[in-house]
Amino acid sequence: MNRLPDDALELDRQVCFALAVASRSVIGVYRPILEPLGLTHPQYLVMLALWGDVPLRFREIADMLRMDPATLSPIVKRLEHSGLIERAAVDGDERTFSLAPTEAGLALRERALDVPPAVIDRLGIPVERLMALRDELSLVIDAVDRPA
Amino acid sequence: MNRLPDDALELDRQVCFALAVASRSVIGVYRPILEPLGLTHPQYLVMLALWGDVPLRFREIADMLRMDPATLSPIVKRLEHSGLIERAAVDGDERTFSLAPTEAGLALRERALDVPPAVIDRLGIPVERLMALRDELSLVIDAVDRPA
DNA sequence: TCTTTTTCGTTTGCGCACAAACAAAATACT
DNA sequence: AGTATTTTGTTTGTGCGCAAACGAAAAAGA
Repeated sequence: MNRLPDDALELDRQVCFALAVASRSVIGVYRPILEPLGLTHPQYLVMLALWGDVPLRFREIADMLRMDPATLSPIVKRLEHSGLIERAAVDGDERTFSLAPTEAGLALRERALDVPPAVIDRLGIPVERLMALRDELSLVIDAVDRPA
Repeated sequence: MNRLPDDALELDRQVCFALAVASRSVIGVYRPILEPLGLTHPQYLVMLALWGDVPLRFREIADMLRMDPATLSPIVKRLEHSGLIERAAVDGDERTFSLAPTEAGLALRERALDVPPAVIDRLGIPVERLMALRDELSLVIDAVDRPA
């Protein structure tokens, strides 16, 4: 089996490495497609969340995207500064706030509709295969979430 | 099918998102395991490369790891500063150099042999499933590599 | 040979990821 | 009520990822 040290190191190199490279590669596919929209990939994910459900609290977005608050905070600020989203007070809690797209943010959604087809076309991978990949990745994510 | 804009955006959110989250999650699994070795994940990948094959030129490592030279350059410097690797001149080309583990770098390999089992144990995913995932990810990487 | 182009690694700048330390507000406890 | 604890978002520091501009050396072309 794969108990031999050398083989283990080799497999390790392949798996963790493939995951990291695939992630960077696919994000790299998005980059030129998102660039005209003025969005980075993480910013795109935040907008996707807010295009689907509004309003969302800061904490809710962080949880949905599995993003550290310390990471999300500056991203939200940039999106605000870009005029794509704006924050609103949440009654009864001065600590948090909710977020929603602005007029411009909603308008951007129309242009964003072209993004997924462009990415899928660029990848040239059948949709059902992408869904299988998503399921496979979900297993990994769940495995990590499972308490040690 | 998946031609409807809303569904496309939804699938997009799921796939690109799952890939990014899975990558970060798995690297997060490595973090506490690599921390005692004084390595980050990218640094670990460089060491893996040099534990398998020496000497390697800077450019060769960058190609193997699909890493931008601008990204690899500071990583190499940190590994040098940690005393784990050292550079040697390549005869006939003053621009580049080769890299190889130092004594300490080779010694670290022994401790690194425990890393893959620890990761696999933490994930709790069968090895054959990991290999399947690796193959699936390779397809994605190849798809991106395929010229548009 | 001399010039032009290509290849190399580095540096700078910007954004993201994450740990750690913080400050302020809400909640729980006594 | 008054204190302690928890929750929430921000800030700071370090490292990675990538584009762009750079300087130097090698290779190609004239």
